[in-house]
Amino acid sequence: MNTNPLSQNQVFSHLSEIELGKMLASAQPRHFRTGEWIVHHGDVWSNLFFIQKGQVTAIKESPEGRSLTLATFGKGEIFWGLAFFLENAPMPAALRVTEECELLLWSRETLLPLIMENGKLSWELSRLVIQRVQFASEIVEQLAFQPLTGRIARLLLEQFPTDQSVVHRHLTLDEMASRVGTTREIVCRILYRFAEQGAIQINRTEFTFLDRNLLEEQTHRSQSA
Amino acid sequence: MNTNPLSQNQVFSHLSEIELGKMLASAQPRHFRTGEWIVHHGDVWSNLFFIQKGQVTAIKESPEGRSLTLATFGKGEIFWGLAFFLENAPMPAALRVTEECELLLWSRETLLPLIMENGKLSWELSRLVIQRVQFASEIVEQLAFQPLTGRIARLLLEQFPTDQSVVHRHLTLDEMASRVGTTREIVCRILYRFAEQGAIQINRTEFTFLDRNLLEEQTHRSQSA
DNA sequence: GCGGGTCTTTGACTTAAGGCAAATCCAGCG
DNA sequence: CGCTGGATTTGCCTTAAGTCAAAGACCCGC
Repeated sequence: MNTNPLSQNQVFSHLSEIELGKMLASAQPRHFRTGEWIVHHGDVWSNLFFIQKGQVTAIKESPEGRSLTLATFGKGEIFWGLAFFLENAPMPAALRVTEECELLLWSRETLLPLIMENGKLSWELSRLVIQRVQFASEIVEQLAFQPLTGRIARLLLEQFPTDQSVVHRHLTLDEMASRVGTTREIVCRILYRFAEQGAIQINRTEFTFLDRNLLEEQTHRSQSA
Repeated sequence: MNTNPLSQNQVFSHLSEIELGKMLASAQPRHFRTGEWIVHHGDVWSNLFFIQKGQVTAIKESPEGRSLTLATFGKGEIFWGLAFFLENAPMPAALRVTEECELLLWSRETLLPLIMENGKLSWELSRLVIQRVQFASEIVEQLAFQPLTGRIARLLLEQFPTDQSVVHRHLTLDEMASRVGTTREIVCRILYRFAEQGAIQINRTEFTFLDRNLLEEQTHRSQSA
């Protein structure tokens, strides 16, 4: 009973039990069902939250209805609206609940005083933000330099980090497409191209990984090569 | 003589004259010539710097030699190596001096204590980082959703925010290409397509803007439209 | 005024990616 | 069982983007 759930995140890891208790007490618990939107693209939203349970996905959407899945956050992770830091800054992406969630949420007004008087806390927050920058940077790199083939190969390797070679396709083509920024048809075709090359076998519901190295190679190949 | 140059940046704006003086005293002045690299892509670099004079450009490079210009920073702005925040984090982009520079530079070891004991300073730094995130987010959005035509139209509007319609082409095709993530040939063709549409006139050294609205339109058009 | 180097422009061609529509498959359900 | 709705797969076609090579145009220094 003396382990505060917040302590599992690096940002809070240096706070004392007492401070953690205060943090916890000042948080608003929030519940969301799968599929709900926590906040939409473009909204000004100045909260910061901690995920106690469940999963949240950050999605960018174009006015024309294409979407790009940027990241998913799970238990123990922290996220925020940009307006938490920068008044009037709109959300660069929407947040959608992809697994029923329990959140702990703080408004800017509640949390700011605590941060202000605690250089360490503030610093850890900076570090977390920088990690997200690092992540964003990879996305830029891939969009700019890697052809779709490489991005999809990478997605396969990441999403199915498996020992057994036969795995259930837990992502639909649309979901995969959104993660690499294209359409379901293209994903489907590229998957079958991998199959022709002998990297995987495909059926409607399963993948069989035959040669992960072939996929690795694809991720190193770049645009003009 | 009582205006410290550092005070022009938001991050330092709340420090007292005395604190500013300390900051200034602990900084290493550095000089760079145009074309020099401050740091290369992938290096672990844990400094933070303030630009007193000149211009620095952040460039991402693919192993195959393509490059993407992300941002340029000028007088009064601050930038850093990721390792300033996160030990061992490599530079996500290279920094190249595009205009002879005078920098004030702090190592992580020098600056960290000052930040740690000053929640406000740390907080302002977070805010700055978040601004950069916002910027990065736009880049992602454009790469993911906007066709080249739109990105180039936007570049024209931003780079030549002019009253007079005739302007000198101060960017080479290669430079423009790097900013939108393509090749010089493609940029050239798209420029001439704009010319055909009557948005601009082109000659080897100048652009004449005839109809900026036509360019605006391009920036709203998106991938699948 | 000439020659080399850099930058721009253009043509011909290739490849990647996307759009649309139809066919197919499968799970769940009455 | 057969139907329905969502997901997958495939064919056919269009467009965007990129590559390679060559031809001009311009600047600079000698």
